Amino acid sequence: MKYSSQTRLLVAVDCVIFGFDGTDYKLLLIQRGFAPEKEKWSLMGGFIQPNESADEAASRILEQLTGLTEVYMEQIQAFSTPERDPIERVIALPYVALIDIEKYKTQINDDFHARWYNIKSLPNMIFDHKEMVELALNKLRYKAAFHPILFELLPEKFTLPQLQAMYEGLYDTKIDKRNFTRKVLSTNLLKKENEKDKSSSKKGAFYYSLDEEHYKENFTNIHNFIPRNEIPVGNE
Amino acid sequence: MKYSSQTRLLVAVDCVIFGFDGTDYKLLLIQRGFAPEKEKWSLMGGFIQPNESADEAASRILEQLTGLTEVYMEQIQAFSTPERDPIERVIALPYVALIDIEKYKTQINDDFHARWYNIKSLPNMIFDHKEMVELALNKLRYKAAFHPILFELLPEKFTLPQLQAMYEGLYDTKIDKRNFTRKVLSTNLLKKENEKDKSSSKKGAFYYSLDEEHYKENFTNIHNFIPRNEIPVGNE
DNA sequence: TGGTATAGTGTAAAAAATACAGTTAATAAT
DNA sequence: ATTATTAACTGTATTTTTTACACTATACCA
Repeated sequence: MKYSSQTRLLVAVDCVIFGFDGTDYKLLLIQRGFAPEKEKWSLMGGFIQPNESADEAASRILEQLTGLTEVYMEQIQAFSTPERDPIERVIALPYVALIDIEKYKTQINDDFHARWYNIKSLPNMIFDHKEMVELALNKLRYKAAFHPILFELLPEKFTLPQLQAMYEGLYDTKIDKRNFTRKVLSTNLLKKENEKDKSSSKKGAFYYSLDEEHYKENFTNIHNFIPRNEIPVGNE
Repeated sequence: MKYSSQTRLLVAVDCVIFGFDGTDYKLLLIQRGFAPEKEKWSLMGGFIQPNESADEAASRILEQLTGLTEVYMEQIQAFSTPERDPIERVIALPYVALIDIEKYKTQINDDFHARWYNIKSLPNMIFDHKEMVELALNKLRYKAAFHPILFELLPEKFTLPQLQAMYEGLYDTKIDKRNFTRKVLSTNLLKKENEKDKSSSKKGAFYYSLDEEHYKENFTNIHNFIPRNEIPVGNE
């Protein structure tokens, strides 16, 4: 028994993969290996296979490219206009992923000719991939203002100046150090380590790490990481 | 030229249609007319047709059932586990819709044996429709705390007590009248009318209406309609 | 005319957010 | 050894926002 009279469609997931290099946000793009728009830049994507869910497909595709698993990913809105892919109709389910750019370096898969692009100077991209990136960025900016998702981009140990730079990078703004520190520490998500990171100053900055227990419990809580007037007008 | 080797899948939209009757939130369900689970309760849904986007499909399906167009609708997360529909694999794109329950009454399509169910006592539903409803409710609770979406459920003219009842219903809580009024009016989204609604008290309550200009401009702004501790831990 | 039921209104206290600048620590240079 | 340098670190006063809380006003009805 089947829904026999109905039209079936291709369904793909596309991964909007962001990384942060300490100063700037980067987007991981690949060079499309086949026509149309061969060699133009594209999000890493792939069709959903018969035996997998969209989430599984997204993880699979992310792993193919980066070698990484257990990465923060979130589905964003489906793209479904009939003409979006000129070859054949494809419904796209985009996912945002945040990865620690350092971890990626060790596992890169060169088959795809991937490259990090600064989000401030993205190349032309195929189809509606640019829109997907905009949507993903918007969602990220909105969500990161209230939830500690950016912490996913950090290595195990990180400093408060690093964390602040991540927020400043995402919103392209300067944040007062004292106020930022106070807000972040008041969430109780962080544990102070005894060690210092000396790589960026003579004095050195203390390392912090996620207090895993509090982090998971309080992940969905509403925090306030950045000043109100920096939050983009968002709809998510 | 086609992506010939790939599997194509059915893609459906399902509409999670909420209404508010002045006291309670209701969900519009239909009795499924075909097997499996014939006559069990179901969200109104339908397959995406070759010539339409998911948004268009959702509008079409909503109109089929309710006769209503230009309704607030928003896509929520795709449901895609391979086994969710026992007949054949279907990717579902659920949409939340908010409709003015009074408007619906005049346009109801009886073909579908639709019924409003109080969200506090929902019947068993087919497949994963219950999960969709939970997700939709959660998203609604989260979003309505910051954005004036519930205003979509109101008739053209409404009173502050009515508006407050809508918020109290959604969060199942009591809100202080003075604080609520102050917050709502400070958004500048409302215009006070000279007329009163006498239907619910002897004194009568003044009507308000949306200040359309401010409403559209400020829709995406972040407001604060309900007390912090009533906002459900949400992730959207 | 008094009773009744809901609408409407203000203020003080607490909490949160903001604006703002000098001190500290470690290293490097002299 | 002293000094210079650079980024990390820290506190307070002010403003704004949020909360808690209770009495008066209005219109109808008996």
